[in-house]
Amino acid sequence: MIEGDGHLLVRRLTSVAALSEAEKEAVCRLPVERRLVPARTDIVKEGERPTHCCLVLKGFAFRYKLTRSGGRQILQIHVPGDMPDLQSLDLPVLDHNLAALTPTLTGEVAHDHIHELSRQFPRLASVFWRLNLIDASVMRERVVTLGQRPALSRLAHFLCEMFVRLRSVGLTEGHAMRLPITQPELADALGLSYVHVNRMMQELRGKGLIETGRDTVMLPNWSDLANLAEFDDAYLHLTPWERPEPV
Amino acid sequence: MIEGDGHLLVRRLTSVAALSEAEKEAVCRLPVERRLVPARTDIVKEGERPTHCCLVLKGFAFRYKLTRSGGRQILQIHVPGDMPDLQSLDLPVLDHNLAALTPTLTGEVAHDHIHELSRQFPRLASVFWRLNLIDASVMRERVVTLGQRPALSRLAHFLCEMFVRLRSVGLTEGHAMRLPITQPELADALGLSYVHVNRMMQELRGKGLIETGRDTVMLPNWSDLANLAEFDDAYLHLTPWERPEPV
DNA sequence: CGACCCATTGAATATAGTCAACCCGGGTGG
DNA sequence: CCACCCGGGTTGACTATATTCAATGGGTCG
Repeated sequence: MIEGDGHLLVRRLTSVAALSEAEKEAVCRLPVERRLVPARTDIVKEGERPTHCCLVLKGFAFRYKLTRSGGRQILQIHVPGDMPDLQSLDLPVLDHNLAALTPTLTGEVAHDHIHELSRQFPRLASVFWRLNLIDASVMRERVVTLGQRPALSRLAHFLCEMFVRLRSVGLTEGHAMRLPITQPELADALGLSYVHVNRMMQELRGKGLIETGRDTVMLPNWSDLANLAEFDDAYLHLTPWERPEPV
Repeated sequence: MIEGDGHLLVRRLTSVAALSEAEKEAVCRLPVERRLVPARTDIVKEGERPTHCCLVLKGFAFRYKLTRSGGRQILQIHVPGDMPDLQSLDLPVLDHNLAALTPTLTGEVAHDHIHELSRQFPRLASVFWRLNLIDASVMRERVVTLGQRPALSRLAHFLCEMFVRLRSVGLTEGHAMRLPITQPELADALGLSYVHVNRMMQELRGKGLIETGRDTVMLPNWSDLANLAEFDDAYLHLTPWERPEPV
């Protein structure tokens, strides 16, 4: 059962599709098993065949793949409300790892329960599908970013994306967001060296496009930042009512 | 109705899941409208809401996104048997473009027909889902390639992937495959300049890892090439019986 | 034949990576 | 309480990888 936090999943689902009251209640009644995962700890690993999906309730998680030559590519940062391994419902064997970035409270939801829910509420099934497809869309945009954009734009784009995603689940305050990620981790997400990430951060700060604090980032000049990043949130497929005008 | 070529879709489907005879026949009876698309022509564009899915029957297609600064990122090359915009079934508005790479024979399949088929054969529905999820998996691997691998490995990885995918639908002959893609196009797929792609091709040729002809590529030394590329086909999620030993 | 696109080459340049330090703050153990 | 350690952020100098620019040759197609 998801109380309180349950609204977060509902919030995430309604950010991509409209739900009826009955559907919202059914989602909140979903049985979840809470688990507190320490920072920098794997939640599920490549090659495993999970029987549960992981719902992020509190904290940040991330998915990554390792290369033989010792590299690590961070595929996606996950925020509360996300279900990072939703795909395991229909693609049994995991092709990447999921880990906690910060100490993270997860809710494990049994595949069976989701299937049951989907049977009762076919429209919910399609919302879950939609989440999977949006994840794929985000990955495509990531490909564009890594393939076509220079370092500074990559960083800017990442920050824009995180801000919009966090805002869509109500986790921003004005221009500020909590983003507890280190520069080495950012480097693995952006396909850059951490030294270079450091320099790009300084450049963004120098241009007045970001202000950073301990674990927080402020975007005081959204339009210039979004412009530099060539950011357009269409690929996040948010419903219009969850896309407030840029602050 | 798909005759002849229809086997290609069946072939693709069985490459990722087992099908019953009834299911195979139902797939072959799917009504498709054939269309011949000239090379370098858009099939569906970003922002559109297609009512049909595109099945590649003959030739090669590709999906791409343009950036404001004039860049083009090719997301994926599609081979016969692929359904590049399958996602439009549940994510109505397209977030990227689909075009023909060569003159391409496509089969348009109405969304309604696929939905009907999925209703009659629920297991087929999950196979179509699986295709979507595999596409997402491929995109993740693309992120790893662009983020972590140097130019030479990127090219090698791309060639390995194309070879395995073509082989899984029976479109290779020994170590050879037809791959009608120009170096500028390769550059847009790999996030490199075409000049550099040219140099990397020469380097692969010099090492004896590839031999190129007009529109064809031979991989005479699979193990060294796969090693250089750090290629592991797990992310393609092929069923074991469709993964012949590397030649 | 001429236009155009692709493949190829060389030289100059730019972007990003590597190496090697240093500082700082938080946490640990004495 | 303090010394120490460790990891993250920062800096400078050097290197490497990849891009840009510019030019050439070969095919194909009107």
